[in-house]
Amino acid sequence: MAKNNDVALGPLEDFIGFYLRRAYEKAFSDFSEILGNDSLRPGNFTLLVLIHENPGITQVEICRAAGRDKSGVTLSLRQMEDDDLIERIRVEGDRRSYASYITLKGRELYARVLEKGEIHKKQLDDRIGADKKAEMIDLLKKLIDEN
Amino acid sequence: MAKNNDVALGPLEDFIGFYLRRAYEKAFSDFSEILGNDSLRPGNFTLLVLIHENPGITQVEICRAAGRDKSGVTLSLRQMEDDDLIERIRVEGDRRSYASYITLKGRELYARVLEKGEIHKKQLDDRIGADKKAEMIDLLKKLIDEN
DNA sequence: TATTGTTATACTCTATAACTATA
DNA sequence: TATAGTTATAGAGTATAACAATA
Repeated sequence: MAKNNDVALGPLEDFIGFYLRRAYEKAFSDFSEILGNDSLRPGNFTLLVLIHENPGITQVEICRAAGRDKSGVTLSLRQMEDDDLIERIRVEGDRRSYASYITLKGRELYARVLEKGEIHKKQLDDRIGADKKAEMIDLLKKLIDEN
Repeated sequence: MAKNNDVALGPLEDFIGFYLRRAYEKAFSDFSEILGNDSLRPGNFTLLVLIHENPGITQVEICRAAGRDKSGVTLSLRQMEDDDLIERIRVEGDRRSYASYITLKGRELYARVLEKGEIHKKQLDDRIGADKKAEMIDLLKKLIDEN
């Protein structure tokens, strides 16, 4: 009862945050390792996907979709722009905004990291059981959703 | 299809790590807010619980149970010792080890933060549905377990 | 006045590696 | 040689707040 390697977890036993932290860190470091030195970190992977999937997306839209603050997104995007993975173009009609597009070099990297992403997905699927995946995501979404 | 606030998520749509990061951050910041300035952060909450539940636990055992490296645990424990929440006593028979115990002041704080922990648990339960909680934890454990 | 994006700054949590002391 | 714990250092990811340009 309430044991883990002979250590009692007490109220931690059903503390979701306790497991969430460890699962996040493990998934994150596993994916980092798979990505290796492919000039992209997990956080920038998310941004690259969003730009690939939504050509012309603005930075505030990226922030909202990625769940990150604009200050950090700005830095990440500039880094990706310096690496020639994306380009940012002023939006006609609202000159405050920048529209982001993936470049040819970005597409090449995207193809590679997407493959690595699929490997990572498969590893996680194997861990939780492919049939449980949809429910897992559904549960995580419920934790995330703003109310 | 693959939409979130009109932004297409593409391969992120079923990328567990993507949701895991956001769920972790939200749970973490929510709990931080509930704890307030009660001289304890979520990470130290975990350590305090482990010491409360396992009087005399050594630091390597804490590391293993909490899933953290000893370098950070050392710093956290010293801080908690400075705050008079715990005390560390050399283990008779193996003078390399320290046994940690919760102090009277630690117990008082523990009672308060445990109550806050229960509030937090209830909030998460409401989000995912109390009946889904066991499965959620089970799934998270599968992501964590070493193989 | 509000919004987009930038910048400077700093915080939190965490790990790596070299170290001491003990075993 | 190996383990328990300490320390210095650094890294990743993130946010807050003040700002300029534009709406």
